[in-house]
Amino acid sequence: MTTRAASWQPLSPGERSVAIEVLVHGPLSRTDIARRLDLSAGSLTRLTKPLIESGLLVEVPDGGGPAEVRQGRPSQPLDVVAESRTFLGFKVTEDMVYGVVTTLRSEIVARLDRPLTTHDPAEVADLLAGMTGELTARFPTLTGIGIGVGGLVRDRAVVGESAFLHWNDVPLAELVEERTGLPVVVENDVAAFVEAETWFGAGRGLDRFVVLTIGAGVGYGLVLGGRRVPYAEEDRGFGRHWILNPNGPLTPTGERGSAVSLLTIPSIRYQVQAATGQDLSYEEILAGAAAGEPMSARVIGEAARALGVLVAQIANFVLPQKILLAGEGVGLMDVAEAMVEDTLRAHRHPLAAPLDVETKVSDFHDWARGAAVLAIQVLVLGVAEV
Amino acid sequence: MTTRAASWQPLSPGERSVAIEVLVHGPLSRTDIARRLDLSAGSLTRLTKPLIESGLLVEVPDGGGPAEVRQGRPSQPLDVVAESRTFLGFKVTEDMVYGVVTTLRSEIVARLDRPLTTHDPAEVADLLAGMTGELTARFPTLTGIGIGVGGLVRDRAVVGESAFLHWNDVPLAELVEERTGLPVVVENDVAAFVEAETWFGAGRGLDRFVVLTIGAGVGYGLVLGGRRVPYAEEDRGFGRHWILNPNGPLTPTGERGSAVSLLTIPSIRYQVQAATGQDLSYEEILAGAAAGEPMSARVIGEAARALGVLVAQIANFVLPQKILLAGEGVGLMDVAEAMVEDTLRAHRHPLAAPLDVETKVSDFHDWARGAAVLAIQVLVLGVAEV
DNA sequence: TTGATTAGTTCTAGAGCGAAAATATCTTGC
DNA sequence: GCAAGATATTTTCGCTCTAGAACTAATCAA
Repeated sequence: MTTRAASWQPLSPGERSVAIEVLVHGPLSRTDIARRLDLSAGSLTRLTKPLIESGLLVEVPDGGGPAEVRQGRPSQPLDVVAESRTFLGFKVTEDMVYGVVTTLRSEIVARLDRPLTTHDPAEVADLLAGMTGELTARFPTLTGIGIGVGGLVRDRAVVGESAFLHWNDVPLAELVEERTGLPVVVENDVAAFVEAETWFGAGRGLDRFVVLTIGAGVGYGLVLGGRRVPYAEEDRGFGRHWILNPNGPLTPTGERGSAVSLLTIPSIRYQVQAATGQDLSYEEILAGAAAGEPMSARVIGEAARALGVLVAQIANFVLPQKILLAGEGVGLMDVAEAMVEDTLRAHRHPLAAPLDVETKVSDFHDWARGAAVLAIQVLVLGVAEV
Repeated sequence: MTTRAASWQPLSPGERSVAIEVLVHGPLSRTDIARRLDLSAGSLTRLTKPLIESGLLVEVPDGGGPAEVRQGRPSQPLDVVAESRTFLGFKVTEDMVYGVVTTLRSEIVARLDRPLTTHDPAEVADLLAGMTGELTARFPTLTGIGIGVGGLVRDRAVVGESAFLHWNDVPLAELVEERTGLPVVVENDVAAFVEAETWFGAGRGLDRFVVLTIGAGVGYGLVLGGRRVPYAEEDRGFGRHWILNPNGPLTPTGERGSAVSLLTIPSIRYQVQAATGQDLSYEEILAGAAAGEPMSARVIGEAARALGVLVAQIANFVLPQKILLAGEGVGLMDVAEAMVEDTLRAHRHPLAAPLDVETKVSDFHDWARGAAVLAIQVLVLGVAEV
């Protein structure tokens, strides 16, 4: 563990759960919190007092809205001072570093991107420290840094293996801490994104929740009991062996008819190019499919059916309360949502609970935001590693 | 809740977890329990004392085995007196009632079966009470009854819907309690089987565990965080919409190429009969496949590949530590295990954690045992409904 | 203004825990 | 046989967290 001590004094388990509840579920009165956490009113007074004294929580005037008129003493909502601290999240790709500054509640307040021209660990750390420096000037409340990297990350500090950076056991957290003096948390990018959605996004408050990302590759995140489940093949080409249609297309990466071959942006572009000779962008292909261009429509239709099968399989086995489809490749849903849903319905039991599927087109800044959330979890609240 | 008060005095949460730990994981010393439950040695003295006084636990002489010679004061294993109480489990099918008597540790000590000639609720309850009467004579320590029924069960007491019995909202627990004077727990048969395997069988001590049963139908049980996840389509034809091979066979029940069409015993027999005209038993078909009889080999081969696909999908999404294949239809594995495993391997990432698949041919008495385990959970330990 | 209603605080007793010291019972080495 | 060391369990103590009751606070309704 390279990351340094928490920025706030260590919280007791009770205090931590109260802090998380307020952070994640917005302003809440003590009574609300007591009900949610199944605690007595007296305990809430006790637990909130130190949190208010430390400045993490404040009493806020009743949320402006059309205050529903009720009898009795009005409740006194508590909230985190979202702007009191800011966090920096980085997403490192092969040729770019994307950075965001977020509040305590993970709202993005600034963005900063830089090309990445070298993969030398020290120089990458230099670049990240430089970007941090620029932002410190504008955001003096910067409290911690989260870094998301595609690849295997150990102890939230060391990049054990990253194919595109050609790194092995690079202590990235340490390198950046040395240069910035700020505590740093490093995590696999998909894992960070999933954590962010679990805490602040689509998976808020859910017990069983699945994140499926489609973009350059396929990413999968499983949240059970409110906690992400780590797995061995994480970010090492998940979905490559994942046959959705045995008669599907053969592409340079992924087995025939696999999720990678059918759904990822490179594979879709490859299929269209192989058939038509034209090197079209993903957006052009989607537009073509929408306009009825036969080849694009065929490829996109096949992808939509595959996605329906995939979501159905997840729904049938994991029984999640919600599935989030994210990434750059879910633009598919705008064009072919009906086809996805038809396929999904055909592959599920009619009596099965209706499935909540949320689609969210996300870009690299959303991935960077995920990394910032990791920093919030670890540095502010002292949430331990899974 | 119709089931009556616990047979032992109510246990505190701490006591309950100790009792379950010993019940499930055999004789354990106080130190072992402390380590497993992450408690101090002092707490163990405190928690075990009332359990020993109440007679639920006893100190046992060190397990006869080749006592490993170690320094220090020898540990004093604690165990439940498995034989101190017995439980009755029933599995009700369309034309038979299967009964077993088990110890506190769910070891079967007696069996009793009776044909079921009527589906009238009162007469079924009469039959169950009669069987109970016969067994009470031989087992005076009978403490509670568990009943497993295919169908939807509410509140562990009422059969909300059972297609084969043509029941709707039958308060079965109450009917049998009236006639026997013993506390009764009713549960869906698959759910009960899954609970039994989670506590005393293949899923012992696991966090993520899946049970797949193959027989007249397909059953699925998901255990997360050591608890079974209930789901809406439970026992209403799970697997019927579950397409494993789009080019697979069409059978009277189940969509084309579904788990039901490919894997269940009736569908396999149907396929062989449709192709050859011969009405062979499942065992004859398996023997034929093993002997190289082409038609049987083709059907069984297709089933084996489908099973491999199914297990792979579960493994890829649920990330379980173990999958149990059970039911009368897993004889398949004796003949075609290699084919199942080849298919499984082809559908998983090479870096994925190796999957623990256990096969257990089970009969109706195993289902009845599951119901008895429900009675143990609810009546002895006061384990609440999910 | 009074009473009803809901929110939050204070106080207290008790449950449950870990830490440390004490005790028990063994093996090992002499 | 005996002391030293190892391990298991019990005892004791103080601490933390909790619920519950009694109380105070702030609002609405009549």
